[in-house]
Amino acid sequence: MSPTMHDVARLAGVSIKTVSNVVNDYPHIRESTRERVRAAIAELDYVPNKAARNLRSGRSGAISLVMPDLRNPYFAELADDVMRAAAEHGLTVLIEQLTGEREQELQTLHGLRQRAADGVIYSVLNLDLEDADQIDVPVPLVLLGDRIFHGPADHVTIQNAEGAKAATEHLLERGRRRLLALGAHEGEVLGSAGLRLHGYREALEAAGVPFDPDLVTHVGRWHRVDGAEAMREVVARGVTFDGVVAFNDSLALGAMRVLLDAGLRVPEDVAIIGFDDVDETRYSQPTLSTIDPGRAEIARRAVEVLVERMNGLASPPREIAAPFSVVARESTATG
Amino acid sequence: MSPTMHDVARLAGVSIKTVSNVVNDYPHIRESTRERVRAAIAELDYVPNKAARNLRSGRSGAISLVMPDLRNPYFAELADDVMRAAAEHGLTVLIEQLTGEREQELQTLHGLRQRAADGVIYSVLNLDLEDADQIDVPVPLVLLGDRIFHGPADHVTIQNAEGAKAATEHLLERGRRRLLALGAHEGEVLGSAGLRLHGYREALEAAGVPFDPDLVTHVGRWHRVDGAEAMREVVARGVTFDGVVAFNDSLALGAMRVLLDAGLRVPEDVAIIGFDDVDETRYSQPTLSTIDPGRAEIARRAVEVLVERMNGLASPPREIAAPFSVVARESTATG
DNA sequence: AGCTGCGTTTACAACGTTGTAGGTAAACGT
DNA sequence: ACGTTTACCTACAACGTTGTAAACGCAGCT
Repeated sequence: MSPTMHDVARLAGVSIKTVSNVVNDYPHIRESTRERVRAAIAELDYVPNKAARNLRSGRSGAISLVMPDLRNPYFAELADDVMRAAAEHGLTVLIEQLTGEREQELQTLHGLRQRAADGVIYSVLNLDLEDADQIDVPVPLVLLGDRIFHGPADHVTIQNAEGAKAATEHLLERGRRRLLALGAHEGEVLGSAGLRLHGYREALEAAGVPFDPDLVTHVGRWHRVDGAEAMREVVARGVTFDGVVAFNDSLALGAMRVLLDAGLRVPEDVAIIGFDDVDETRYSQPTLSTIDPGRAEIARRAVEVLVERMNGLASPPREIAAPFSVVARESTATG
Repeated sequence: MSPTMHDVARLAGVSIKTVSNVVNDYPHIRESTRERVRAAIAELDYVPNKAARNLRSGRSGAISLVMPDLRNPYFAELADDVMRAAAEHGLTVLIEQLTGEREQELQTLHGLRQRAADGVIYSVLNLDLEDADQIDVPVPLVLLGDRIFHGPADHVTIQNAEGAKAATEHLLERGRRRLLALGAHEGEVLGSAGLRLHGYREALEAAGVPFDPDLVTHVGRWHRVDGAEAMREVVARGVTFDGVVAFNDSLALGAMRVLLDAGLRVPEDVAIIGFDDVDETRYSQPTLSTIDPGRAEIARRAVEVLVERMNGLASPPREIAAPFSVVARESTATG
């Protein structure tokens, strides 16, 4: 059995509360006492019991990070960023994956109610408004990702529309006019897909390039296979285009593979730009231009805001937009 | 404040212990009582307090997964596998990353002593023997990855040497004779790099192909950049080879990029095989042959073994080797 | 000498749950 | 009819910590 505060107290010849005070850096302790207790702690190799501390203080020192899929490099990198940011506040991160199955999803959300975490960072992929009400957790909540109008909680958002617009402009500036929008979701308006499509259309409009519905390709998910499949279908259909605005990097990488297979050159015949700036875009062949959505900054701010709420800050929900930037690489280089 | 068992008990008109019994599916409860309690739980929306339960029972329902780096797709996928396996046992997973800094590493290991988790799965990348003693946690421990001779704990191992040998044989069978070993670590014997190099040499020897030290390339880490850099250096040196045994997929993908840039065709001029079977190998251009180290199986067994230990099983440490297989794709296809 | 205030330490009671031991009533065996 | 088992339920204590309130000794002041 591990030693407890009682053991330390007995060895140091003080009360158990004094040990507690030393452990928690209570200021008014005589230096000699503090040292005696420290010595006893070291001798017994005492470590405070988390469960007891949690029970008594009502805090667990952990936050939940709810996200769709760790296999998706974007989310894996985001998880890493969040964990690093959390560590700076002395917090542990519990990662919860949403597999997309309704049943499992509700169970996860219910699990959040078990007070296992002091706060929740919820990275939504496709959250429609009715679901937003479902997120009724008894702890502070920060949303991450797509913008929701008048969300019920703090929200650190990716600038989806603005980023996609910048991506599209990037191609337009390089003289491309027939731009494929890769990764739309049928009928979606508020999710990443809807917003990025919106940014794409805005850029076209601003440049006076007519919008062609034939150039919008719909996909199921945003994995590499989906990008590859969609591109295969487009090529088979005989649609002509000289640029691709992919709604994320995986789609872009999958599509690029198919383009190259089909004998098209990137960027000479088709320029292509992704979205997310995952690590891999730096190593693909050719390297992939993309939008850096400010992922590390997003994680940092999200944890910051969450910690503020956990410390009792009461103010109207804030919406924080992370800065994004265009990363130009080979896939959109000019001859 | 959340409702407690007391509130439920009062509402249902039973003792608090009876509520506890209902919650924990104790068999001897009258059906009518059980239903009354259930109704009260539903009405109050009662959820058991984890911290209290942990304190009383001494179990947290969580296990720690210690691993080097979530940005590395192999480990991200492994983490996902472990989380899924753990979920089947009703366990939560706390992911701890080792950044490679000595200071942080020791702090992490010390953190494990805080009894936050009921067990630890430790995925070692480069664990030398003196470090092995450091892992002195008060909970069951399962090691994952490289084989350590006479390790102090259960160990689910990747068949490093055997896998690398199979990879090498795969190339030899296709008539390749000048095989580059990509990813060795200077002087290492027991880690993944050492074992995979050993497997490579065994295969050569078995086939009667002389070993050429010039064909062994050393790298720092196993990221894509390292593979690219090493390959650039090899090409610049003018070494000739017709096959590459990369010690992991990232190295292979980085190296392949450089080969293609240098005007070499894969697999016609150079066949290349990786190790790990990360998702990406299915989408690279060309698709990458690799060794599937049985990652999902590793995760499943590791959790299984850990749960057994957590349930008090006392027996000598076991060593379990996961089955591996060669996955043949385009990068080693025969003309 | 007595009062006040400060720094330091302590006793005690919680936090919400579960294990133990025991108690009551009905069912059973003789 | 009487002990004995069985099914069901309960009281109480404990897990290891921290918040509260109070006590202690000692200085400085009247």
